[in-house]
Amino acid sequence: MMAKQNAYTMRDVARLAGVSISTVSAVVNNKGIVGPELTAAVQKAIAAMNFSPHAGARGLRTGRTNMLGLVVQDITNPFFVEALRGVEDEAIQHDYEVLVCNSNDQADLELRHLNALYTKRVDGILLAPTDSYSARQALFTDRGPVVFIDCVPIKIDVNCVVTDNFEACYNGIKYLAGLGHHKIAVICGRLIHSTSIDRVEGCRKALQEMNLPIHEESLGQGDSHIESGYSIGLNLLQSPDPPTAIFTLNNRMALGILRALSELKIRCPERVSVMSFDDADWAEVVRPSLTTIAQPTYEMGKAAVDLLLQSILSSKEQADREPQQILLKSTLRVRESTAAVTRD
Amino acid sequence: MMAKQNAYTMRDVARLAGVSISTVSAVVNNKGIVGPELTAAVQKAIAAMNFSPHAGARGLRTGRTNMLGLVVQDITNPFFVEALRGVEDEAIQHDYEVLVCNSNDQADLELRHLNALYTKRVDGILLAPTDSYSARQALFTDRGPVVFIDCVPIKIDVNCVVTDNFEACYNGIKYLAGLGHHKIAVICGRLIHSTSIDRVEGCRKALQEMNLPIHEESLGQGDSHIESGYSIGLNLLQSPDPPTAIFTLNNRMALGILRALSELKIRCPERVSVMSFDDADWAEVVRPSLTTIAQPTYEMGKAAVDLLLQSILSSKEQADREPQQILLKSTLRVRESTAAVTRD
DNA sequence: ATGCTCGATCATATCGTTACAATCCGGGAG
DNA sequence: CTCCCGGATTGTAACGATATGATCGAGCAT
Repeated sequence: MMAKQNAYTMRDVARLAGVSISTVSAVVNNKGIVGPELTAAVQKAIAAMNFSPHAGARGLRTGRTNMLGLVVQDITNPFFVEALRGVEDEAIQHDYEVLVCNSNDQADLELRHLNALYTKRVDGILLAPTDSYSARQALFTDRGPVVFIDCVPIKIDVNCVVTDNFEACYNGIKYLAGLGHHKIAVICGRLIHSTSIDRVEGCRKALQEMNLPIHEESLGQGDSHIESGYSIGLNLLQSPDPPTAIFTLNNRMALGILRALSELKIRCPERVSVMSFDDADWAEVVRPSLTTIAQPTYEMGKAAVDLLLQSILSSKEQADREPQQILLKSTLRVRESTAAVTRD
Repeated sequence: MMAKQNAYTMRDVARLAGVSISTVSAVVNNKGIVGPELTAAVQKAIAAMNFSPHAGARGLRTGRTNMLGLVVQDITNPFFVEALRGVEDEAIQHDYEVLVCNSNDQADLELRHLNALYTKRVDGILLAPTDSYSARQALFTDRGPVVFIDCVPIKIDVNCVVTDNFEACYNGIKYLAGLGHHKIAVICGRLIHSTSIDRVEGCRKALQEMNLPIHEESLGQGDSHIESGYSIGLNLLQSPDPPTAIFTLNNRMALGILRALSELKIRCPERVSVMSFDDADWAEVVRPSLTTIAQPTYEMGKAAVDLLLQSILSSKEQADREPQQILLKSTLRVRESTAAVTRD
């Protein structure tokens, strides 16, 4: 029906409004230097043609894209979705948009995403790294500001926003021990992330201080999905000397534990207490409702964007400043799944 | 320390490799017309400078960006996350990238996202519309191909990929009725989405055929979040003549129902059966595990991308083809939360 | 009148890439 | 020897926006 219709450009708008391209540009960018009648004429023309500026061309000229990249380990994890919401809300408030990339726990995909983001010339990147190598890559090749979120590449000073995982777990274990639990199993994901490492360290410290043993064998087994929580739970609960409390360092593994418990008809919290890291909307709905350590996830996303924007601004003036680390506090949400140990 | 360092361009690469810019371009784009030794020289230079082409400039010249936009109603709904995964996987396979936008159930935000995507000149848009108005806007202003996903603007023929909501619910009700339930309550979200409307119609048809009444008062109340399921559940279960089966048309509202049940100490499925639309990872872990109607969500994302790409290609040749509707089948997953009605 | 200032408007170079036409060169046919 | 062909390489004009300096008047002091 209609011929190949290319989008209108400023040239077209200028022609229709009877002004120069520069004037159109000034109006579009609210420079405030164009007289009222010309402004009106231009706006009318813009509306009539449904004109919208070509972001690529603009970015080419200005060197900025007003886009941020967000790379997360696993978008099916509600934790990252909540962080994403914080990121988007804060970004949109500063007139930035967010390119969301899911690396799906695969290092090669993560690297691919990072390269793609660079090619798009995003103004900055928020990275929850799956892989320490691509994280370093992202940092050291001078491709613009990066802020790490949730998880930090080991032994490098970087801009980051994380929760105090060590303290959170330290307090968590103290809480369980305070309920009288002496046999506490800690289940965590792969020990390649700073997140897991810090959490385990927090547990270890607390256990040591109270002279309690740590179930070493169940430590590095999980992969943060339901199934691994389930199978580890089965093993643990059917062992000759089962723990009286289980602390999973991730919320979905806790679901697996609950499933294992109900399958083995072991009552919770009467025989075994369960506590998990990360809150989720189902945590207080599930029976028994789940005691969790909740991170301020949404705020984490917001804070990360603030830090990144700050970093973008300052990187134009002074190339390198001290990397800034923002440490957020978590809170213990006690619900039904944890209780004092019963002597029998 | 170091001065403001601008990224390298093809010009720089060409200079270092001792060739022309055109040659660099040909190598970068694998045109296969450059001799082996020059190709090697260029690649070496590219690697040395860590060169990456400027996507904005490329898009400006070629008129394509290799980006797709995905706009979803609510990213905290696992349903959309699963669709997103399908979209990303399929897109990446065709060398496209995906710009994810969350409209957070807000029409104005959705419109803003659509405009932003257009300004970015994405090659096509996947839209799970919150608002029928911006959906029309997206369609009629000739801003490139759009494929609707999950939910369709009412009374317009469009490219879309949806599940057969009518049939799914029709079968769902027949299943419940087959278990002996005569008092079935249907809880659904706001009746502004084609999704909800079709589902309710399916329920209505089945109920009519079996001469069963439909609880009109609980129909249009929900908002698809846990809380609304919870409060509607409380009302329903404490009413003088409570239903023996509850069918929620969304998975998170089902969580709310379960919570209401356990709070009122009403046993499920002994006294009340619960069934929900949409599967989720927690559905089979929760006790009682939840009977659901599962949509092929991941495949939906994939199919939508395929349709969109096809639409992008053909839109260059023939401006308008018949809009294509892809209808997917859902499957009933029977679990513990539904059982035959008990006579007492 | 003349020159000056200042605000509004305009003309044009430029950003980094690709498309296309032009060029170059070696080798085979006449 | 000349001509021509075709593959490899190059030069240059776009793409659509913004930044910058030029231009143009009107108003005002001299």
